[in-house]
Amino acid sequence: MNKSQIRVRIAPSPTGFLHIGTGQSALYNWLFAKKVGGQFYLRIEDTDQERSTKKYEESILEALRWLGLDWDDEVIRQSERTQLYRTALEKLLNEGKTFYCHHSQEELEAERQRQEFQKQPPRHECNHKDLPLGKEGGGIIRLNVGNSEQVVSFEDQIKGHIEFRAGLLGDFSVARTVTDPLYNFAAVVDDAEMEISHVIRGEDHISNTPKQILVYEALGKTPPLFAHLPLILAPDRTKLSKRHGAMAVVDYKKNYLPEAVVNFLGGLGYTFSKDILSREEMIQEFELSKIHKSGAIFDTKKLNWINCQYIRRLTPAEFKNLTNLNISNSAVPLVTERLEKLSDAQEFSYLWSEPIYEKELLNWKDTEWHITQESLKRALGVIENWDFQDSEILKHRLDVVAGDNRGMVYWPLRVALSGKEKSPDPVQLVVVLGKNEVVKRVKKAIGKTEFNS
RNA sequence: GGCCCUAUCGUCUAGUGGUUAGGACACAUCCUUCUCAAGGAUGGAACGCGAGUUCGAUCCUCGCUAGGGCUACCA
Repeated sequence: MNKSQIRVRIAPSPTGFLHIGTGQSALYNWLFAKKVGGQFYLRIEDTDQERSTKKYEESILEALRWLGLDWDDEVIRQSERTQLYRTALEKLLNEGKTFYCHHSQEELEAERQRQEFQKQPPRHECNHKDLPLGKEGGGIIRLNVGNSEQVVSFEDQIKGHIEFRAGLLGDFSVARTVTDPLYNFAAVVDDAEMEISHVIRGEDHISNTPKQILVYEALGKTPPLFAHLPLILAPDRTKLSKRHGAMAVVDYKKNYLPEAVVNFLGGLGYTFSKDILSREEMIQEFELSKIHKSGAIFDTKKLNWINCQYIRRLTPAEFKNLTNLNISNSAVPLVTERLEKLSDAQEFSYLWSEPIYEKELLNWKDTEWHITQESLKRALGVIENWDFQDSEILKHRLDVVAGDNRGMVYWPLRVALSGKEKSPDPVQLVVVLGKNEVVKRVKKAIGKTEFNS
């Protein structure tokens, strides 16, 4: 196959937000397309009119853009291609490859229960395919598979050889009416029409694959190559679902950088040469056949760590833009070096507004208040006499004042400036806050009384 | 129940017919230190079980077990 003929797609249905697993599928499709110079399409599978909404469609596009996974050409919507399915369906109907099934839901249900009881594979083998095409009489359209002995097989690009007995599938459904196709039919018609070369999707679709191959055959088309991705698992090793918390890509927007999410998702099913790497580096290293075969647990701790790595690389401008915080450029590294999640930046509010804290916090260990006050006064003296140029000099002078009991000076100074038990080095805070603010805060700390906090 | 997929530290994984089974995240301890973060050092931690092939199996084959997915007039 010519490289330029490689065409892949991501085909989400707008019945919910972009699932994190679909995001990963999108990433691998995208990486593959970029690597081989192929095309990556976005197809919205909105054949289920009951559940599909425009709102979800928009959120899916937004999530994909946020991840930086740009698609080629216009978005394709199944709801706009009804004629395509109709033509294909009428052809198969005329050829007797599909037929209207007149069994009622109750009959099908009874059949299924009987099969389970008799330990038989669940499927519907229709026995009145000969009835006249009763469009009015209702009934769903099924592919005529019957009790075929045919073995349907394919070489999965990730899992290897997989085969099923066609007879196990029965006469499966392909459409409600000629203008209302079901997933397994619409997807095949589209993939064929779009000349998709590789279908790369989650392994929950493995069992759909033989059905789809049968549809390709009925249509007289050559199936594409299939590659089934392992699922992303919840900590309990089951498929990630709502009860496990955040499962939509947009859920990560608030706290995570898209680069971190992409990096994490990429690394969950593939081993790259390093933990932190750009999309471009991922493209360079990517090979479809090296995708892992087994599912990986979604490890939030690892995601957080990756996020940390990216947050630290943010420039002050990028950081301020992302968080909408108005802090000085020099203060940004103090925050980013300590941040796991973007929204945690609020904990550093003392960098842009005066802290509120209890007087007791100023005391280093069990030091008495008047000693603390004395330390603060001496620190204040040092600061007022410093020229705000070389922080090494400030540090040195404070060290001198502190002697061998540095906590005595640094702890109260740090609390006076940050109002917190934990914060960056007070010398850095002095530099970042500026003389006026520092003097103001230290004086306020010195003047603290029990009732004035 | 049926069909299908999977199997190395807690997690993500590297790896080879002979290795002290390697790395990362997480965890613990120590160093640094006014606190936090970062950084450095150290440590605990894995080849699911049983046969077979072989001089030798974590690695190859088979079986078992376990986990997972699918089993719609959803996608």
